[in-house]
Amino acid sequence: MAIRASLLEQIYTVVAQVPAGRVTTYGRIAGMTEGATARLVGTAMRQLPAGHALPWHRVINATRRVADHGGASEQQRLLREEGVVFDGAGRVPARLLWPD
DNA sequence: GACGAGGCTGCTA
DNA sequence: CTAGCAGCCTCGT
Repeated sequence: MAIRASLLEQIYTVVAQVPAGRVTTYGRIAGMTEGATARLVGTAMRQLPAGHALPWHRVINATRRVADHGGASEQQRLLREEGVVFDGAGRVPARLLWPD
């Protein structure tokens, strides 16, 4: 399951630029790359290498909720540690989306 | 070459 | 609010 290196590189670059305490969506990342799609970004996050230093937890879906996957609970925990807040519906305020 | 399956999205009902 | 559906890109069978 390897994504083309060129796309992986762009996805990594974009994700690495998300500031702490902010989040972005798969679709936004896909839009900042050339050829990637939201689906592909999700796949890229899924198969991250063990020693990665990527803030994958700052990537959420278009409904501003944490995607339903194996590490969802940990993802929310990490985000809250950075000061990201969740409303009653478990969603992140639009003002925390990056870029603005 | 076909098919199914993914941390998705936007539209329509 | 939920459900269904067609696009989207890549990989393993």
